[in-house]
Amino acid sequence: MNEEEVAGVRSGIPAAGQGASVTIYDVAELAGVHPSTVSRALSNAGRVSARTQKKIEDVAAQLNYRANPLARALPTGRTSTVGLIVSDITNPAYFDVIRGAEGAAAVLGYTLVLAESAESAEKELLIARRMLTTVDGVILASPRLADTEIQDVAAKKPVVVINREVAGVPSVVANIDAGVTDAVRHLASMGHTSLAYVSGPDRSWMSALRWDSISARCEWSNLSLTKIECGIPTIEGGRRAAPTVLASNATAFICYNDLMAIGLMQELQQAGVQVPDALSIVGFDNIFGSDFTTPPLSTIKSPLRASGEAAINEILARLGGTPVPPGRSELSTELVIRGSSGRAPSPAALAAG
Amino acid sequence: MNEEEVAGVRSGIPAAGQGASVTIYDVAELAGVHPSTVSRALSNAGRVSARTQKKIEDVAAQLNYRANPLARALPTGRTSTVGLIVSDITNPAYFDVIRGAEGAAAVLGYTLVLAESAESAEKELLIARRMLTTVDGVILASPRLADTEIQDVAAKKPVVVINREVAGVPSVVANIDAGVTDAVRHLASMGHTSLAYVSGPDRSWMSALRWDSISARCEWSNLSLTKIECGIPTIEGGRRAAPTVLASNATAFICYNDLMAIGLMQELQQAGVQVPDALSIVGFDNIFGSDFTTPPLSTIKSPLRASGEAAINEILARLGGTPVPPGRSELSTELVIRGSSGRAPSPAALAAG
DNA sequence: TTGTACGCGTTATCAA
DNA sequence: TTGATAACGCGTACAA
Repeated sequence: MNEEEVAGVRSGIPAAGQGASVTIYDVAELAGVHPSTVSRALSNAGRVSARTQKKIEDVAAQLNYRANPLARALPTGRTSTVGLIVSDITNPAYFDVIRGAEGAAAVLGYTLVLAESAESAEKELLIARRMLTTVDGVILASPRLADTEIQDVAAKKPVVVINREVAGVPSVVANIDAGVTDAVRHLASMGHTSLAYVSGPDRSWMSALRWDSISARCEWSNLSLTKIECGIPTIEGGRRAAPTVLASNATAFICYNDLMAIGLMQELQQAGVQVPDALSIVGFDNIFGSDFTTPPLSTIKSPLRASGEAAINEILARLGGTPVPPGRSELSTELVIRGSSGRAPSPAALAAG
Repeated sequence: MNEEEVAGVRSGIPAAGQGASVTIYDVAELAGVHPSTVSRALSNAGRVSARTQKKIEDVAAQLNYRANPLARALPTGRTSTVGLIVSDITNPAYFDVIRGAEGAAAVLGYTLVLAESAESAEKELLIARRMLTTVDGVILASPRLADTEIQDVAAKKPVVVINREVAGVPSVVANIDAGVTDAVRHLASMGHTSLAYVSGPDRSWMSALRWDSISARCEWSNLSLTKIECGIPTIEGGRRAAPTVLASNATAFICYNDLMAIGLMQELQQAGVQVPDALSIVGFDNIFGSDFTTPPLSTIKSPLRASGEAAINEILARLGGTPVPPGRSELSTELVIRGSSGRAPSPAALAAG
């Protein structure tokens, strides 16, 4: 009765038709040469006559020979693979990084191995170590690891960190100041004199950097700036920051990231606060969907995708083979003014300045 | 002068301190046994005395021994790795699938290898073949491949397809009808009598399925239904569909996915059309940000993340070792009513029904 | 219970 | 230029 069903299911069994794949031995036999000659012919290094070269290539094509990456990796140690470890795969900002990395890797014939550390430094180290034997290099996106741990990992295989700076380890971090300068100037020009930064995770290198940059800029522009500790870089985190935001006397807020900005805006609006009439909100990153909100979010756009690409190119350049892309595009941030930022509420504030 | 700098840079060179990793030979020597005994002791199978077992484990721990996955993979063919191929990494819907897969894989000690086929069937086949030697199984998310090609791949290693049905190949596809039924009922209850489906890519199996489901439901409910061919499953595609949507005489539109729904809504609003007053829009998937729009998007929620998890579990189950999760949760869709769907514009429509 | 020997598919180092 | 041979690190029959 249900024989067919069973048959249908059975066709999915694992070891079905593994079909011993063709090896250099098969090619060698059919070409009438020694396997090692086949290896040489099919590898780049060519200490082999043009004639046998051709012969071997023909036979290989005919047999549809594909080198076994695993077997090749064992003696050489090279796997044509790079690992990408993100601290929180839940954050849309990383999506673009992943995209960029996957794309750039694919172009150069590399494959991406993806893993998440779930914000745990311990887990991150474990994963990194485990990967080390399997990949040619690893990219750490906003790692939670200590500098020494990262240097430790970098001592064994090429490592590139994104959004972090570690002595002796190549890193990809966009120029924050460009976007921040424009953002602060924008806010100032709208009459805001008192700003606040809604911070990200305490241990986040990037959150500290953003604070420093904003801080420097405000000092320069003679604006008052306070920090609102939040620590949770999510929509929920943004919502939780709302009371503190309302209690503060700042009129413009720059959030550690768009997620927080969106959450904050949602909570504020739900409480009847008008954005940007009552207060202005600026996010960071320009993630997917940040222009869907009402009002659309003003944000300091980060070159997320380009960062992923740059990290891959950096890694691959260190791997030797591929030439370093010359115009290593200066990664920079850029202010995107949308609807969540506007004029400061009370003209009195101007006078106070 | 810049010696330090040079030193700093040099610390990033590839082969630096590769430090021949410890092997079973090292452990064997220190433990005073034969390497093969170490292998047996450290593998699960234990034909070894409790005493030497302990001894070996101690030495292994002391030496911080880690089995080389590559070397292990060569004889066994198992890599503790599964590949995930998505057709378009640009689509946020896949993010959740990736998340789910990565998470479920990590829990069971597997690592995810990610690749994108860029909507190209040819590329997809190439990638799948290439992966085949490197991974234990592969997940195809909304593949563009022909059935026979998929079956071909599935003949060599376990394959699970998401959002597609292929004879003999296990697949993960949520129950569309549940959500569609509710959506159509919802729309009908709001007085809509003439619906339209804004379709996805022509060759998309899922777009066809959604059309069929909606079609069946409308027939059952005695509602008129037309299809608006669009083909581009992106925000831009949705925008392009706007003129056709306006030209149609339907009052409610179900889009192939949220991206299209959002684009359509944007374009419509830009043209001064009120949503949902003039017409209702329902999306599909409930992607991140679909609730950020104004009005927030009504949508038929797909269990994206759960699909990724289910696919991994399915694959791993076929790999033997891990037990099949018993309560293989019935993946289902669910209507999420938000603001983009409302009453039909003209009461006359009700009378006409 | 433990040791021996060989194979996995490829690269790399020698000789020839 | 080509062929023989030894790794690479581990699993696994088979023998002891």
